[in-house]
Amino acid sequence: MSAKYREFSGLNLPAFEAEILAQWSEKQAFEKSVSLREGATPFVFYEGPPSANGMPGIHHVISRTLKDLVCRYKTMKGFQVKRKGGWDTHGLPIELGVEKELGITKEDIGKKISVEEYNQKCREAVLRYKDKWDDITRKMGYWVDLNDPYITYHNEYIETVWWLLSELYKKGLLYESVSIQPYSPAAGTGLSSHELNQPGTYKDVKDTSAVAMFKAIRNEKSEFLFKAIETGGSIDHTQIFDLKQMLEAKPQTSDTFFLAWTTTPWTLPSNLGLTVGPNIDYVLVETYNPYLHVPVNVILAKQLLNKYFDLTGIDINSIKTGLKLVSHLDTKKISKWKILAEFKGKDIEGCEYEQLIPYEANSPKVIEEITPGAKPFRVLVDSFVTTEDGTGIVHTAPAFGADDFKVGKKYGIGILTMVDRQGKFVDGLGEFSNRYVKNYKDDPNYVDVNVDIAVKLKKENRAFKVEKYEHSYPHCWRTDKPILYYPLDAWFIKTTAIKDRMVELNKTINWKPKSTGEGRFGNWLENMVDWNLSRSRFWGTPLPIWKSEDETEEKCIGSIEELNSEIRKAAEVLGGETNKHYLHEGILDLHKPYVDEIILVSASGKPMKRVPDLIDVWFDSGAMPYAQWGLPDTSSNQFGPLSAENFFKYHEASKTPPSEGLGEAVFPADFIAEGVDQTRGWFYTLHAIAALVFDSVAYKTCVSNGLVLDKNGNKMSKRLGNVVDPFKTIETFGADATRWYLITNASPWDNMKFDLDGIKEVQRKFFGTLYNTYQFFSLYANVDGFAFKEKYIPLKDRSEIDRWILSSLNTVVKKANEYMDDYEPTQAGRVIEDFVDSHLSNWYVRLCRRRFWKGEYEQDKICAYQTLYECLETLTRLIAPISPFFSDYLFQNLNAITKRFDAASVHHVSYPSIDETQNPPTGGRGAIEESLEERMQLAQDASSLILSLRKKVNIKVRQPLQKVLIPALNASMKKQLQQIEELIKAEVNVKEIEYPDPGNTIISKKIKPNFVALGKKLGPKMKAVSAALAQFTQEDIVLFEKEGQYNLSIDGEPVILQIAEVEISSEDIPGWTVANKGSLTVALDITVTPELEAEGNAREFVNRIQKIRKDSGFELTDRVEVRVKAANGLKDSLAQFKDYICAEILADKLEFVPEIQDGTEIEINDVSLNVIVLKKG
RNA sequence: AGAUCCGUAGCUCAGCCUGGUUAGAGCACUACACUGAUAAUGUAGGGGUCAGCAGUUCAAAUCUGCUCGGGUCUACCA
Repeated sequence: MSAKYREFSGLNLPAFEAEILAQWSEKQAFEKSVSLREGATPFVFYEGPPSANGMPGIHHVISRTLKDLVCRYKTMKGFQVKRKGGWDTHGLPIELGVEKELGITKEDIGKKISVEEYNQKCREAVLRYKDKWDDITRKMGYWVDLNDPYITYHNEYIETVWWLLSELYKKGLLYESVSIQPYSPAAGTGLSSHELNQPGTYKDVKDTSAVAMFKAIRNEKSEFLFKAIETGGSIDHTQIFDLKQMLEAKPQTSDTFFLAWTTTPWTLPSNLGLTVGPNIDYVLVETYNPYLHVPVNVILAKQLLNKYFDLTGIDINSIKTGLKLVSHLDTKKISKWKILAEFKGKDIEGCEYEQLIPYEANSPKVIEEITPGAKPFRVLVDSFVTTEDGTGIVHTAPAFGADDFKVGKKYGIGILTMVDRQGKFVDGLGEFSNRYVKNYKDDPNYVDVNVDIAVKLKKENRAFKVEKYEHSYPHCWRTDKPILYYPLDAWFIKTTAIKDRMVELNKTINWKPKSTGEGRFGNWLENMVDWNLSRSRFWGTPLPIWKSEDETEEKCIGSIEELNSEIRKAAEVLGGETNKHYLHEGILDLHKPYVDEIILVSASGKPMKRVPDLIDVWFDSGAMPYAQWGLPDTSSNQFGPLSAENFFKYHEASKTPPSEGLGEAVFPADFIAEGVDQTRGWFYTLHAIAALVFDSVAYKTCVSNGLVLDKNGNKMSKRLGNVVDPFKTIETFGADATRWYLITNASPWDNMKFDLDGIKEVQRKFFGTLYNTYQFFSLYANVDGFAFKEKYIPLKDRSEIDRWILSSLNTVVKKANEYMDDYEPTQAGRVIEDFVDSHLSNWYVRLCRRRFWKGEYEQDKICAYQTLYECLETLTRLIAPISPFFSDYLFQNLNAITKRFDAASVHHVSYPSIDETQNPPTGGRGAIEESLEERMQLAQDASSLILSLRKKVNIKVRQPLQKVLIPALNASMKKQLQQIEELIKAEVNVKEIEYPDPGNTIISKKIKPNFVALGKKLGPKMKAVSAALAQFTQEDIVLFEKEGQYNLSIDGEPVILQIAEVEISSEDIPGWTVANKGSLTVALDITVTPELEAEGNAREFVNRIQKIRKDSGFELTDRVEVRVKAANGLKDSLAQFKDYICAEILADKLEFVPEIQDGTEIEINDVSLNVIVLKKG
């Protein structure tokens, strides 16, 4: 007895997976899947490092499934795919976690706890959940090398990061500058955007807001405004409501003011500019100061007139120059005003104005000292200005706003910081000097300086409107005090210098979906600003820059070796205690506080200290393509000093043998995948560093997956308690079902609503069906001892249905390859799913069941086995990337018997491709026969229609019927139908099929236009022709078909229709029971003759006996004897089909007896009878 | 505020790029059937203003514009 295919008692995916996991680790299946491809073309994949100080979630499972399936697929396609794992270990979340755990705050660092201890705690916390991550990685079937991961806090990693920074430094792309950052005066520290996004930081507060009046200076630029005032505006007579008043109008003053609104009056002493929108409409308005009632002329955005002026009854868009109104008294808004001129923002660019609040501290002299050459107090133009609030003119204090800073820099207006780091005004600001701009000290007697400033402005005819304004403003999450935006020193990477190159390189990247790359990412690149690297933290990569105290000299370190040599040099030059702890072994840890203890020496012999900043952790992860390998050994010096050009060459050369090393084989990546939230994170930092240092893309294809939401479409969060535990999910449903669900439910880049019921469905529907099909196969294959020992039977010798399922299979193979190559696993999975369900299981297996259990083990049966086996085996390989466990399980169970592959795992074999060696008898490529697939579809449709008819008239399938009519619309359709006639007949239990020819008159026909063809030809006449066709009689249609064309008259114009321009289908066959679908029509003869009824009875009888056999527990092959006590009518039916019955039920004897003891009572078509079935022997 | 994705049956999704006249599938529900794949399967049925409005067109779920709703990222502003 030969070995048998394993059979199972039930589908238990988690149990199968546990078995496979044990096997994988025992056989080192992953390692082997890589080593087996030694020497093959590499497919480069980068693992985006997760942070292991939090638990993995279900959203990690989707992106990792995506990564895994692509890597597995590429491996099966013959590439060598190395997957080095990695961990992101620096950054604020880790610091915060440690602080929470120790119950300390940032202020305590260096006091209650030393930096050394603190960083030690961080180091310990960093991989806290590593075992959980390793566990989920294993259980979800993610093959990645966890034994040798890159870890961002390791010295070798940091060293490479330093080297990259030093390369940037050498290129002049690393510079120090001020930037405007959120700053908490109360806490005395800058805040990160992350900190600003803590819940509760944005609060609604009421602030004193002021519309300040900046007095315009008359000069060339502003001359047109003053001209307008003198002439009283260019009068538009059609708009004059009151001609008398208009003529009387004389400008009472030439004083003209730009109106600018602020919610932070304390920034006004630092004002250096006014910004307007280039295409915003502004107006010059003659009016009066509402507080002092003195005449003034003011400039503001036209759209915002109604905020200050009474516009009752006026459409703002119809306001024209010259329009004056004196109206409604009952309003808080100003009712006396007149438009003198209208212009665009860009028209007043460069206009100058008088400083609003001049003191010694902000005098032009001081400005010149701080920023030599600055030209302040001008009107600037920038697109960030809106007309949502205020006046459409933005008071610009470069020190206290990012936009202000940017535009200020563009125009060179200088910078004034009239507030110190404690949050109080500096000296030299008169009565405001040394006053806190907000109540940072919880002073109960605090007087709001903003109010005083507003009062001063009011008195001086410099305030147009002052009011309390409620808005949301960010607060420091630790002190609860309002933050302010403050200029702080920071180090930047000049990404803007190579913006165009980055945009260009981006165009070569294959983004999935395209919109992420072109839209979100492309846009981000277009609007890029320089990368602010600085962070004032403790646990992170230190910026390797040392500076002399007078800031005239600095040095950027690019390697440990360089640092150590500089350490020694400084000790020699500076002497004393300098670096004495680092002379012996050099530096052992590149973190704080050690690096900060090191003093270097400048070229001129001055001591230099490290600038205290750490770098943005995103630089860490973006440096991963290089830092994961560390700096190469350059001692051979065969390529010269280390550079971007030879970085990987050295790596390659330093490995033995060199061919196995790292060359082009590691950079750039062929493929990366992460969540779409990484677009401006990892995707960007990878791209930026690669472009800056290596002038290359970092990845050729980037797949970004969407969010995983809960089943109601809400974001998963611990707070809402709707997070899905990936461990539990996988334990309950299996990794395969979870993976399959995640991939096929929606395109990975769409947000997906995660629903456990969906996994259940996948499990039942897809895996259940596949499992059943395998069970079915193994059941009979074991009986017959099929082990694929026989020669492969060529297609031409196989039956129609075998060729059909193989053709379908190959079509699926073809599509799956195309979709996988296109990074569309969702489509691939759906195609496979559909094949398993509607083709393999519900048609092939169902129709072929008999072939497996009936008859001897000869040609046809072997064909059936070979066919089904090929389908199953191919499927296991097709689904292997998406469902790595079950596929391997089935594959191994199949292969264990047939040994068709010399491989321990499905992941070591090749992905199926079309079998070009097969030549189907009717032509086609590989095993694909399109016409065969087409006619099988016809058969399925026809059968489905006939079954629906039987259902309609309530005649069960077991009752044979005589005839079916299927009108063939043309000769080829008839031929197609004839070839599948036997199939249909068997499927629907009908004795004959007739195909009335097109010319027949039995069938009534329907005609409708072929819209695609006719629409182009007829255009507007389409409707009329459509209506005319609907009126056609049967005779008209027959005539049309005979003539091949038809003359119509539409609106008196002749229209000639060709036969190809209409679609004719059969609709009805009078006197028959008819159904149709598309162009297919079937008509069923539902007459049950006595002869047919007898046969129906016989079939019913067979069915009942089979059930008895099964209930009695007989083996499939047991022979039986049957005795029946039956009524006469039934007895005749049975006797008539005795041979048939005996053959079906494996009976050697069928006796009719008058009486039966202990028989089984059965019922056939409402007639009872009694039978006894005895096993022979 | 900007960018981007999404909105089709109770639920999950096709269809949209390339417009064509009965808008599909699965799940769920109901009824029926099948019974040597049986914790499986088939058939039928109900269920839709294709988010809304406007436009282009002989024809719009499909193309264009706007609006609304949801998500995400970035920014945070006088």
